[in-house]
Amino acid sequence: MSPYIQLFRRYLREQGLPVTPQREAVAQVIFSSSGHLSVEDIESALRGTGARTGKATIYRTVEILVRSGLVEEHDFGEGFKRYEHLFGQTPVHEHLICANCHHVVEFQSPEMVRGLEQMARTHGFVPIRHRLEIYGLCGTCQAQGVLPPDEGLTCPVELLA
Amino acid sequence: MSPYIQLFRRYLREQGLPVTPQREAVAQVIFSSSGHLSVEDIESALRGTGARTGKATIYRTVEILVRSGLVEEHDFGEGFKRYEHLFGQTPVHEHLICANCHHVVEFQSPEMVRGLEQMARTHGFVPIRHRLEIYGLCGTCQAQGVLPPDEGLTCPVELLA
DNA sequence: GTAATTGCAAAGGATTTGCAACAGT
DNA sequence: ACTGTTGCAAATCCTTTGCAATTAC
Repeated sequence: MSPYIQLFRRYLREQGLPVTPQREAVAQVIFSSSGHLSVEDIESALRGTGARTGKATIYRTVEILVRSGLVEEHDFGEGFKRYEHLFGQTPVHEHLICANCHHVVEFQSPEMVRGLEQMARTHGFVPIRHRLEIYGLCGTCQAQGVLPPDEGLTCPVELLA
Repeated sequence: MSPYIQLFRRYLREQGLPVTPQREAVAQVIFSSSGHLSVEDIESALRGTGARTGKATIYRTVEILVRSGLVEEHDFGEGFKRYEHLFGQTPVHEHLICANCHHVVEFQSPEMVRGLEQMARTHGFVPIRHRLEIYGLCGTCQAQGVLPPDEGLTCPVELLA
């Protein structure tokens, strides 16, 4: 059992919210995984442990976890969200996603983060958060001969504008 | 009427697809707007012109427009997609989005793009596309006293890990 | 003419919400 | 005790799909 559950309990108390077994179970699943879990992933992991937690409760709990700052929500364009805990890794990190097999690699780039925060300020914005995702073909898919998608019009727009 | 419709017609012919008034109408709406349109935006714009185009046709047409490379699809995390034509602007550009009023500012950063493509290759990926969005508070919202969202736990994770 | 598109309505998938029963504090 | 949570099912929202009528080529 992850020691980080303590942090979640503390957050709940700070907010005056009840600490329930369902909330702890959902947090437990996310804290114990090193990946990016969908609500469905969380649900089946919970079923595996014998706990029966309603899907609605999972949705309500991940919302709290995200607000607490312990978990990050991602949308990799698959039509649903994924959740990742922020322990044992750089709090700020970016994602490299295989467009074919959806394998995810994380990396950090402080210079890039500095650059984009500067860019925000240049335009009068106060930066809050960002989303930096690179989609490409991972080594494995390249080796299997998967090709990048079609490029569209044969003649680039620039030449005709 | 936008002259860029020609490009779309050409793409359709190249692909052996029929050029229909509905497809031209949808393209027309997107090509005539400088913003980021949702399917609902497109639908109401079409209603305004008297044309009655089914929502399904709009979805089917934007899909083709995206494939053609004339239009880009965006997901700003609002729960639905937005579409933007790529004329009269740098084909590759990033978005700065107000977390409060959803105002969007576009900017380009060739250095950053170079940097992230390099980053992909460093990890064995062949870069295909990326998504770089900065969320923050725009000048107007700052002036109205809107504050950034709560930060979660009072004590940062790093100090307890 | 033939094959593809259109429009409508139904289906689909993820997420949310209403509400009665129940559990934390 | 009081307030907030849980779980279920119904509802919602965006998007996709089946199919008969229609249109482009």
